[in-house]
Amino acid sequence: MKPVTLKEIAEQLNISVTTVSKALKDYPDISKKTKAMVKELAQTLNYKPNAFAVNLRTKESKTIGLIIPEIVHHFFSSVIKGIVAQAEKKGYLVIILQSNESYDLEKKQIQLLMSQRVDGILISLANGTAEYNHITDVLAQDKPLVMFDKIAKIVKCSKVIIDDRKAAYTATQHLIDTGCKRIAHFRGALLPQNSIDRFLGYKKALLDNNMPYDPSLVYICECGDNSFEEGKMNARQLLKDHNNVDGIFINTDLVAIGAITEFNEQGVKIPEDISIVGFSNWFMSSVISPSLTTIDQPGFEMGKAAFKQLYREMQQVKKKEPIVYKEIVLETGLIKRQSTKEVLHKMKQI
Amino acid sequence: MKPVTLKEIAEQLNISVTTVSKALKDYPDISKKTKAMVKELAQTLNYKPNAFAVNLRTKESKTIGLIIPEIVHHFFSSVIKGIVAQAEKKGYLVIILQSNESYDLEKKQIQLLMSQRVDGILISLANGTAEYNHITDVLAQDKPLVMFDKIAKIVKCSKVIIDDRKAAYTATQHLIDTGCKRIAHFRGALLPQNSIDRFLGYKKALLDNNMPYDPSLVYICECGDNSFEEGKMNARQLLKDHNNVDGIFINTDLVAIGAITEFNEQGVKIPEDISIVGFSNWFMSSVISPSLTTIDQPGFEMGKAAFKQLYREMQQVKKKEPIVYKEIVLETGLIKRQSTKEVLHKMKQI
DNA sequence: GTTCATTTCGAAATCGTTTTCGTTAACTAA
DNA sequence: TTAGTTAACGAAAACGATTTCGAAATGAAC
Repeated sequence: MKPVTLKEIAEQLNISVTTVSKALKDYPDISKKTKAMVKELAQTLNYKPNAFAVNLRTKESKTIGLIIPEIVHHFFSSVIKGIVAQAEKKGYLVIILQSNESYDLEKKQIQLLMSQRVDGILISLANGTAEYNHITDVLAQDKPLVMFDKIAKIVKCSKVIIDDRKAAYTATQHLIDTGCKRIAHFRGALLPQNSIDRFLGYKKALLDNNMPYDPSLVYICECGDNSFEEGKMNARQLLKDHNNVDGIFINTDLVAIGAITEFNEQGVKIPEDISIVGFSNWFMSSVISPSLTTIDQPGFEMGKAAFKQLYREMQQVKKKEPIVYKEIVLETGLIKRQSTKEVLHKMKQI
Repeated sequence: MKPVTLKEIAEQLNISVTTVSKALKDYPDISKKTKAMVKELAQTLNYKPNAFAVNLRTKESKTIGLIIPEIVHHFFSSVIKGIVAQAEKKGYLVIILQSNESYDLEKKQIQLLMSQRVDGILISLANGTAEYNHITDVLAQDKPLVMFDKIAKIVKCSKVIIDDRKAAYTATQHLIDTGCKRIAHFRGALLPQNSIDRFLGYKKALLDNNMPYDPSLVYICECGDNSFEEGKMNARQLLKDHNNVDGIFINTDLVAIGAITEFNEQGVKIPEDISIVGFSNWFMSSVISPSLTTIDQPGFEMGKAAFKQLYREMQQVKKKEPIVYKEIVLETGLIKRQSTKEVLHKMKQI
């Protein structure tokens, strides 16, 4: 009933616990006969080392912590999948915590993971997080920690991100290339780095193309929950405020889908009247009508890369080497669909 | 740098480790003065008990394992969220493993969780699982385990499910109530219990309404991955095979959305020509055009209920009581949207 | 002053492994 | 024979916390 221990194996074989332990781990000072004997009995008794005891001695838990703002989210669940898959390959278990975009919760969860003695932490910051002592505390203890997606540039640690600015630039450029003259931007919440960078990319694309940047065309959402409703609201507001906008670059696909729905309901034609580019390439973006041109954000790959970097750092700690931080930038791509027009080749050539 | 231990606190205070431990846990045989002293120092030193040491003694890990077939899935990620939220309330951590619908992997992961000495296991079975020794082994060791969603009826343990049969019956009945005369069914893979039950509900609804059951109207997919493509394929095939089908009950929303897309492309009008009911109530079902009538499958609640039952069992084990298994059936609802017609009240009254 | 109860603390065992450092016995070389 | 190797095993000390069982000190009761 109760799990088998080394002691029980030792007693049955009339040898010491030490010998059993060494035999199972193929120490050179144990005879082949004894090893065979021990291994066989361990096998038949279905012996599994008690992870606690091992961890207590070795100070390795073979476990990492993962904190994300929101689990029910296509992008984040892809990231989880990437992390879990990669971790399993290396024999690591993943403990998942959800911060619900709350700084307080995030802080508590970090504490929890530390007291659990996880070997490393993977985190995507909550929108509410503007102070980073809870993070730097971890780093100060030489505990590997890597941020992904929602990061804080100011904190010195490894990061896995996409180039939001560049991607946003690409998205906006595409609107320009397809003939849009007056381009709005739904930027979501004010604070998160992604939101800022995407906004900057949008702005830069405008200026590089000698188009005026008009702040009244940038829609910020105090709530900042990147919801379907947010998209509808913003779209409704935009129609009230302006009548000559012909393109929108939207922070997130879900918001974009909200906007599309609103435009559809109000009889605004996409892309004839207004072109739209989203961000993330959620599955449903290909399914909605009209399908949504968007930026592909590789969640699975990000999860993989984040774990790989964390693993590297964990190895460094093991070897008592100094941790070397890396910033990994993943490639994104523009996925052209029906919500934007064809590129005007002639225009570009002229 | 290194985490603080009881011993260090004891040394600084010139008292024994025992006293420190007791003081922190409010044992009655420690004076108030000492308690205050200890607690204060522990606070300033930011002492966190070493989870391994505690677990080794108490034989409780305050950790549960969760095995799911697929993380990137709206329903399952909702379940995860429900579990994680509830577990956190009770001070439990969740280790997530993904079986990728593979029996072999699932088996290994169970072993892994057992050697990690998790206090309990939550599992949704892989499609590939047809043998249950790995599960009954766990149960035999009096380790709490509860199945959810994809369960095996044959295994004696707690289960949290919805009444697939009843829900499918409701869905089919709704098609009938809205005037459909010839109703097809896309059932997905052959094996999973859900698939079977939904099929049976569909069939029973037909027979109860004196409508003929025609096996050629039931589309099985060998691949059984419940994909968008599967929906398109089935829809295409259906149009070839039959010209008088006016309603379809589809196993999963994603497949239904595939079908809708195909019908849209081929100019088949929904719901005028064909009415469709899906299953799951994924977010995108409300967003697609026409929006999809579907069965609401409460993922978050299922996760909550599953953890609650597991918690109950873990408490029973703690108190050395026998584990009492429960089968919890969650309510589902029919969400009426545009993919089905209005109910024909007159028809029903006659 | 003796006995008994109460308060407050600590020594030590324990959980299951790992690892260091001996110890024995057998064997080799001279 | 003796010294020096080598092979094979075990005792014991960790790891950090919990808990049992005493022990000392104090106070109360007579």
